[in-house]
Amino acid sequence: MAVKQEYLSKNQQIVLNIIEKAKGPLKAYSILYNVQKKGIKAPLQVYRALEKLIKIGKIHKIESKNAFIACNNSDCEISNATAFSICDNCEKVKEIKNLKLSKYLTNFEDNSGMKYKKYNLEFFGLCKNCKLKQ
Amino acid sequence: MAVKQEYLSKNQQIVLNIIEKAKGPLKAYSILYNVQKKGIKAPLQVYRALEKLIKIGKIHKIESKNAFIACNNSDCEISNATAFSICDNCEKVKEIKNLKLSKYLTNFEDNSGMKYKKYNLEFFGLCKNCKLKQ
DNA sequence: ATAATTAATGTTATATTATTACACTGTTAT
DNA sequence: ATAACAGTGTAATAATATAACATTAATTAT
Repeated sequence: MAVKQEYLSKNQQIVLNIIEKAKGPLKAYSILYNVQKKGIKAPLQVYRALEKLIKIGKIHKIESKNAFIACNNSDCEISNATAFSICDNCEKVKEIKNLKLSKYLTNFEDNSGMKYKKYNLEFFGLCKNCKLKQ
Repeated sequence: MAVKQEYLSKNQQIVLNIIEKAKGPLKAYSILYNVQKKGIKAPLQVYRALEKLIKIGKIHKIESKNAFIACNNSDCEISNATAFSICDNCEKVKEIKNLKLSKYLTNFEDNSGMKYKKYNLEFFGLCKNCKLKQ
């Protein structure tokens, strides 16, 4: 399987680095504050980098949180099939890697005659840790 | 099956009415502009109504669009299991009613030990109409 | 029936998230 | 070398959402 070679620009690399180092999803303005020492000064610089990184599948947006997380799944260069588990208590987010699930959803067809190119699934609940503490 | 009786307040009813009449999802501020003649003056009044309506399952939030749509599924009073199809071209949104899908996802467990209470799934593609036009 | 509790309201201000517009730079392809 | 494209920098502003506070209405418990 050929891996598409992607060149990252300076800003894109800076933004990717901080997202990859983070333990969880980061918000755009939190990224901004954290990269100001690296010369990125304006929201738009961050948003432009995010847009590109999403497009090439290096990161994903957690829609319910308006936050961005590094892709943890070598399969999704294309980023067209994403699933996450989100803890309602500690807010921990994990990308779900499950071949059965992704096959099921990728091949899903309903009666609308629409063939889907992309999906995003967000599961909510309590993670193992938080379940014990309750 | 007992149906939970839900009393809606004035503002909640106003907001629900406009969402139910709409052909597609509405944004919060578009709702606001449309209900100002009914006495709702501030964003917060809209957001509070939306919050309640979501909680009781009368409407859903389309996370990828920050927009709100009436529930089209008598099964989801609880609103804990939602799936939508979204056309990338005309932006039409439809709630997916598919018992197999909802069973599959409600019972889904990955290896994290997390049992999910809620999910939201958004599919993207071209609807029948837009596919023909391309 | 009334006190306590909970849910909803109204209003102002402000926080947070994201985009438009415009001028410019560097790289790639012909 | 020039057109096409992707990226940059900057300022301004649009769009989305919440905090804080004072008040009123509805529900529940005793």
